[in-house]
Amino acid sequence: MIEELEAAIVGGELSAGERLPTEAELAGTYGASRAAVREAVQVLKARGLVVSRRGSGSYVSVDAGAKTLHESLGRYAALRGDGLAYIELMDLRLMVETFCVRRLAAGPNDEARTRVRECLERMIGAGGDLKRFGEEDIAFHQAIVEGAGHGLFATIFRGLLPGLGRRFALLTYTEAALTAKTLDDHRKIVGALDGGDADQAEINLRAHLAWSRENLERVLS
Amino acid sequence: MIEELEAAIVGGELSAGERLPTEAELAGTYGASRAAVREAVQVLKARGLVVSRRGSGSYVSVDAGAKTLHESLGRYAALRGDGLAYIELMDLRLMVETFCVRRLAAGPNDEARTRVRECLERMIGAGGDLKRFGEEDIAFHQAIVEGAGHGLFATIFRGLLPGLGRRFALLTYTEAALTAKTLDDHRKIVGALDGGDADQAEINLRAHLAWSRENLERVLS
DNA sequence: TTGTTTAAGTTGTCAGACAACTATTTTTTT
DNA sequence: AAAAAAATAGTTGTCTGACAACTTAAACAA
Repeated sequence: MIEELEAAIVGGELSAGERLPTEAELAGTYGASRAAVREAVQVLKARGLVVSRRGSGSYVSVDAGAKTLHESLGRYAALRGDGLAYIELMDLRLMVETFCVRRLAAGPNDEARTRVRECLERMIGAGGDLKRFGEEDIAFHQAIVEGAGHGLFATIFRGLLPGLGRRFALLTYTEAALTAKTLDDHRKIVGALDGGDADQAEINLRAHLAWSRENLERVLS
Repeated sequence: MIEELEAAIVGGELSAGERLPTEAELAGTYGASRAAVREAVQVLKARGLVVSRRGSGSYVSVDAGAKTLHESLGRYAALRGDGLAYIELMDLRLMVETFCVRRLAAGPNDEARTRVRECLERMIGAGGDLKRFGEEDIAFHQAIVEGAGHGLFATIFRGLLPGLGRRFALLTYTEAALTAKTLDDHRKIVGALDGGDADQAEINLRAHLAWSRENLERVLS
């Protein structure tokens, strides 16, 4: 039953936002009890394919699937249990970001580059407020990824954020020297972006994240 | 209830393989009916955190989480609906594989390199059997990824396989010239691997996948 | 000791009922 | 006639009780 319903959704037979048959109807269709139908629908909800509204019905999710993808990425490190998992997530982040910064530097999207620059300015404006500084730091990196216009990588990055950002932002910004270097690194990245130099943008971002990764490894060891 | 149980699992309070309380006990603990408990457990099963055995009980999954990660990757393209999603998955694949081939070439794992070589030999042995050739082609790439010893990337790659491999293997091997080039590309990759030349291995693999990506774009347009 | 049977325990499923809420239709009021 | 209110039917969320299918461990027999 689960597979049939999923196939109908994935195959486009039931399009986004459309209402599913009622639980009673599904029970009749599949010759099962309502309890069994509910458990099946519960699985589809857990997979991010369906949302239910009490009193109204169950509907095909509009952003079907994306939710579970980054939810499972977010769980990945915690489930693995070992610190190595965080390093691996950092590898993925580095790959995604370098790809996106290249595309952003080479592409025609001036608006997105402006958003990145604004994040940098807000970081400077944050001054000694470490919490805000950390948030703007994350926003800076996210602006790069979102600006590249790559749906999958944007989804992956959103899944990485809670696992990496929240977890280590506070650790890495406890010293003033670290914030200074972070700002400097970001300035260099923006410089390369403004110049449209994809190679240099990648080099600068890679160096920044490699340094960030070293901090991470140091903390974990 | 779902969050409490998930927290207990993710937090290590319930370790892998351990048995959960029975549904009746959980119902008592949370003051809910057995039906409600079952729906909650169903969600945990869908998230890959729990497996149930009829007559025995429900247990914390041993490979908790990995399943849902590559399941959601597998669904990604189909849910997006547009052909662009496949291109994006190909981007991810290229990143993962180039990373892994570098690590495999530079690392000490002779055993893994031998497995890759064996895959190449089986491809040669497949001769005109296009189905077997395609399977061995996938096995070749998987051997590279698995050999790199990167848990996250291996998981991601396993999620990519059904979406990309099965979908396009048949299309790209219909002509003899394509199989010849594929074999030649793979030979070059193995050569670089044997020589321990990470740079060259990456270049060769990147060229191979870029060509493969062009075929994909040609098919999709 | 070894194999079989029995018993208790657990998940999977069903049926029926009611509460909480939504959406529509009907009625009442202005 | 228009707007507000109330009644009505429909749907999901939850509870209760029961039974089937299966597992596990204990009791028993050879």
